[in-house]
Amino acid sequence: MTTTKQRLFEATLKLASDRGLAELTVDDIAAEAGVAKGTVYYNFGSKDGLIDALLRYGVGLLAERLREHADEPDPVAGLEALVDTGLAFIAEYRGFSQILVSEMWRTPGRWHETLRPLREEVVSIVKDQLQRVADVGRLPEGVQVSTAAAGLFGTLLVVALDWQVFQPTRTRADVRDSVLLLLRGLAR
Amino acid sequence: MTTTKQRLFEATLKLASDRGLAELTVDDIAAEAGVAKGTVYYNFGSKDGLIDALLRYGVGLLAERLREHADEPDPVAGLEALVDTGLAFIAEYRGFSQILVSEMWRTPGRWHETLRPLREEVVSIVKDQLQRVADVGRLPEGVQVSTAAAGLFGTLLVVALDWQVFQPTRTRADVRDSVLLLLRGLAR
Amino acid sequence: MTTTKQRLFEATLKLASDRGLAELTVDDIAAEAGVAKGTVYYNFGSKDGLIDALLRYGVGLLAERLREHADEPDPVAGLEALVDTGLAFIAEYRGFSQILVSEMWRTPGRWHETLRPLREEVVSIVKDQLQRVADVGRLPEGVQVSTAAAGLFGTLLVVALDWQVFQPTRTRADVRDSVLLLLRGLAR
Amino acid sequence: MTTTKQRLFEATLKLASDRGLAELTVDDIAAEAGVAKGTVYYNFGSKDGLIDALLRYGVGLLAERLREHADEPDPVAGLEALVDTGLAFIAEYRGFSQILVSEMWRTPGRWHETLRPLREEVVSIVKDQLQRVADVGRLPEGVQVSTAAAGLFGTLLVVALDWQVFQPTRTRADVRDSVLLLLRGLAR
DNA sequence: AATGAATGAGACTTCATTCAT
DNA sequence: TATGAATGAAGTCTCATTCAT
Repeated sequence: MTTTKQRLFEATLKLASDRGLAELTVDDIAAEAGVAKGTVYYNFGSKDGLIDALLRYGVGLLAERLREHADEPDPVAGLEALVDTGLAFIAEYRGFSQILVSEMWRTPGRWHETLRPLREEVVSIVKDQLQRVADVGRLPEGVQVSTAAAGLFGTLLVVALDWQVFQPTRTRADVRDSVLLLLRGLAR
Repeated sequence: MTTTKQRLFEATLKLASDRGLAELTVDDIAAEAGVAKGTVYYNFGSKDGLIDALLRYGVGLLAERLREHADEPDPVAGLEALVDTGLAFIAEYRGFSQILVSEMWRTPGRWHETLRPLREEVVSIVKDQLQRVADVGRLPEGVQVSTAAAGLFGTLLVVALDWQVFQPTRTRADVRDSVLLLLRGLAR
Repeated sequence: MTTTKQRLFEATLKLASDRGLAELTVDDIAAEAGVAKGTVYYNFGSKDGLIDALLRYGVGLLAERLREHADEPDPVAGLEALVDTGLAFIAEYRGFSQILVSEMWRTPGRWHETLRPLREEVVSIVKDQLQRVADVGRLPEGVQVSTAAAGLFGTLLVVALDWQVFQPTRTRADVRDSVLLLLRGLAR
Repeated sequence: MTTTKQRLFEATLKLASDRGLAELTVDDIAAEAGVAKGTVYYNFGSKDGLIDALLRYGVGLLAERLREHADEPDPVAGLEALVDTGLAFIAEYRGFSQILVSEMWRTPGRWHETLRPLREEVVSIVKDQLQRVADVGRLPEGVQVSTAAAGLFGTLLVVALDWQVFQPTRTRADVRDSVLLLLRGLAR
């Protein structure tokens, strides 16, 4: 990862908090990064190319963090740690998370095809963790692990953003407990 | 509500299923509504004015539907009906729901100040229903009704869109049961 | 002159101080006059029709006032009174005077053909007064009365506006004396 | 001054001879200059930005020419040369001069704040020349140099345009003599 | 590896005018 | 006599992209 690409990512992330991806201009991104406009095209070929790379980079970061709890001995504790880590990531990269929420379910949005496999990657991490919980019999009858994983991912995203935007005085621990309370519906 | 404004809303809603807000052109909206482009500006002043009015209109529609279950004798059944109605609305107005998800947590986005009170309205309907559940002792200790209401609204939105976009073969009843399963964590 | 037409004239005059005729919108004029837009078209047929009528009305007013000094026994005193009256008119109807200055020499401006004969009318009044001065031998050799009349009209307009806009603390008497000082170059 | 800006100025100046500022379109200006429409916006930000810069450019050109006579040994001859140069400039850049006359006394017009200091600059050049005339005792008692300078500038503008528009058969020498005849009222 | 002036398709917006009431 | 919703031609402006340096 060159310094220039890194700076362009950071500039895009910073600006994306306030506007949609479509509203972001290459001019603004370049100015924020302190490089010339042509540099974006030199490094990424197009605006879409930059966004594409950014989405992969950001989701990769998230996946990496979520995977850190894969080897927690207690599956339920692992799930709780995963939720906590997810909340922390979203709070730290709020602009990126807003992008995800904006673009994830937009179809046939410009970046939908990029996001589809990235979503798969993250959902599958959540799914693995849920499967471990199921394996020790802590999931009620009738819960489909894959369905629950998808739902948990979306809920995590949305609850975390709601916390940041509309309930900023709540603590992360408090929000985490709310989600876990929901989860107890699954994990008894 | 004049016929012309109504028609423009419906045209925008229809087109919004396929594209994002930024991708919609006033030309297309006017053509779809069967009026001249100037008519949009006569009625709403600007494209943003149209979107603003549309958000109020659409959320009003959703709120109206959700309120229909307020007098259900059994609070838990009322909550379940509310969830089902919410899913149906989102499936019917997918484009609009995508807009909601895109803009709701964008701050200081262009429509954030419009959406803030609209969100309050919907969340408060959910909250009232949850409160009735709490009043009959069907909510566990430690669940804050207002927090749970906000979370449930976001989750509903996101789970419904995920269903439409990534799991289109699932039935609505199936999705409803998934959400209710989650809810049982709250409503025992 | 009906009340409605009068009100539309006054509204146009008021708004024309700040903007050019081309920048004035029929919407704004109607709103300022407190009538509906269609009323402008009912009364004047078009925007150009309104402006046309306004120009004729305003120049008619000016001509009427300037003519009041035609029978002053002393030609030089009559000329001085004419200058004074002209200054007073321009100060009173500044917006209209700004229109005159803006459009008079714009060619092939939209209202040029309307203004040409109106200018003739005013210049000829000035010319008559100058001719009476010439008849008593108070004009130097070589001064062409018609040329001097045209020049005096323009100068009057411009000096008066300059007074109003850039030197508002000067008194009208002071400005009149300045112009008369110039005139003494002609009228010895 | 880049070549592109220069060409846009010249194109605008050329087109301004035939129409007013409001009638000029960016499309036409770009076409006349042989550049793409976007180039106007790249260089000046907006149509108003172009006009603003053009006013500064044009008045700078006028000021430069008027200053050329500052070192004429004979003050009265210098004043006459200044008048002659002014007439020549206005005849050459008629469209620009029409703009000046249209906007100079419009308050609070869009370009009034731009024109105010530009007018100061030109008036002060005239004033310096008049002062030199006064210093050699060729101005009558009671003539305020600064007032006379402002008046002379306006008169020059208006008489020159009147010549171009309504008396095109007169020669420049003839018009110059008319103005000088007026001036003799001041310069005896 | 980077630049930034230039481009032009395509968007948003204005506004004089019409016409059914 | 007056209204005002609707129109659409014509304008202003944006912005992803290119390319010579």
